[in-house]
Amino acid sequence: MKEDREPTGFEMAVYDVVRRIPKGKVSTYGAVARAAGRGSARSVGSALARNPFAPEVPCHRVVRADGALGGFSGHTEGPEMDRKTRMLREEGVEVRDGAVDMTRFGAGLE
DNA sequence: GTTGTGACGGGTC
DNA sequence: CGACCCGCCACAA
Repeated sequence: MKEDREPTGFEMAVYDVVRRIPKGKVSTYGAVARAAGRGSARSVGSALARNPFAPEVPCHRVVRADGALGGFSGHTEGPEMDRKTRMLREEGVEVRDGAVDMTRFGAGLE
């Protein structure tokens, strides 16, 4: 188990970017990292894995560059992932075999 | 300061 | 198209 801790400046920057992802669209870890102005896809993933602002921060709208969902609530597989998929569909995002069509649902964070 | 880890990404084979 | 490898950057010990 990872010990709880206060969010760092970098993590807050990531949450701020993710928070403004429009409903019905998704973004990628790499795009968020660029939008935050620093860090990388790995860093963003680590930050969201500790996301203490759910559901205020829609971490479920952040997926991998290849369209795969990535993870949710600290899990990369299991029932938590099903929940993430359902949430996306709820917002109008088409999820096909655990992946999203980035060419149609990719947010304009690029 | 060094080492290991991770919800990643892109390139090569 | 899958397996493999390397680079990436922030964080904890």
